Amino acid sequence: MIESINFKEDLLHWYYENKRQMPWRETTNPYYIWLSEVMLQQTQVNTVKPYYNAFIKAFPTIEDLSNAKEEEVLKYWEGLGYYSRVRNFHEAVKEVHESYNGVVPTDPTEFKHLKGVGPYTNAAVMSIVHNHPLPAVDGNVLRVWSRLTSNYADIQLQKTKKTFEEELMPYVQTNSGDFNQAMMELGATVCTPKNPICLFCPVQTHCEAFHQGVVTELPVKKKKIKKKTVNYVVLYITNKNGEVLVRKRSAKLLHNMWEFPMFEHDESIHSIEEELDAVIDIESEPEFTTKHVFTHMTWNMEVYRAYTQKNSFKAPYRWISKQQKDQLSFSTSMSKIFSKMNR
DNA sequence: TACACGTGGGA
DNA sequence: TTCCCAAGTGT
Repeated sequence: MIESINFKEDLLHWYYENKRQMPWRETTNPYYIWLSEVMLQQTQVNTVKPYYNAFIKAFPTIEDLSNAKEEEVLKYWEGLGYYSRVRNFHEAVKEVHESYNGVVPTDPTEFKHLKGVGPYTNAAVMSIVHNHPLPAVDGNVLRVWSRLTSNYADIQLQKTKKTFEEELMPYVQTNSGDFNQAMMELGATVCTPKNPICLFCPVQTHCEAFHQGVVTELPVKKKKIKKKTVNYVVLYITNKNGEVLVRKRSAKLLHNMWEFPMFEHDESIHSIEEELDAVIDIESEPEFTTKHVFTHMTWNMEVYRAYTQKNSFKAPYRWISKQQKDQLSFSTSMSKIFSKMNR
């Protein structure tokens, strides 16, 4: 078993000597720490940095964000993915503004009730800001702890996470913020999924998996996701003014993001014109084909140039000039299509 | 409990 | 190319 005192001391000593610079580590503002934790969900540090800097510049205070419109806020998340994060964060911050006098709750039980704040974000923010004794168990910690304790339980099971949280409780009674971040930092830089650098690991002597020579067998993950594939026709429709037809999505996927009109591949021209309520001239051959891969599905897209005489479209459709494209939020797949069509 | 929910990087 | 995975949460 791990010798508790030495393990934590060794880990923290390494952390203080090696911790990477990140913009959110230069502040104690709970709103900024919270924002960083939301942005970091399923997203790597280097990806987050520029988004974080732009976001706090645009919305420096809870009041600024509370007064902003969703459309504007979404623009600062464009390309970052998992867009429900920013909608939930916006809603939660407005709740703090209205119901908590603009002060982020210091009680974990209250903070956890806010939209988008789950067990991880609650523990991370509350430990970093107030050293509340809560273990922040993310993907890094699940991997690191399964190796340190040589635990072959499936880390995707809720039961396993609960067990880990209980086992970690003794280590978060003091300095929980630093301990939680040190565990994650270790997972991100040393105890990596592939080719972990055990040679330079600060807690190698405490690692059960290392002693047993089974580091590469851990962690155990049983489930694998199967992906759906959907084929689409994407129409890049222009008018005589050189404007492009776009529409705002209402689906849950990429909710409220803008896109070029797209239809499932087996849909007829007739039903497409019916949906658009317009006569559309579509080029006979696609301009190009492209693939967009999500975590849970793949879009195969045939992109066609098309033209129409119709002037005005009703919501969710609208014409935009090429300059106006920068004012609306598009998913990455749509931005790539826009670039290719304007080269 | 299982699945939906984005995107980019590394091997 | 293909697969995995990254500071998870909502339903």
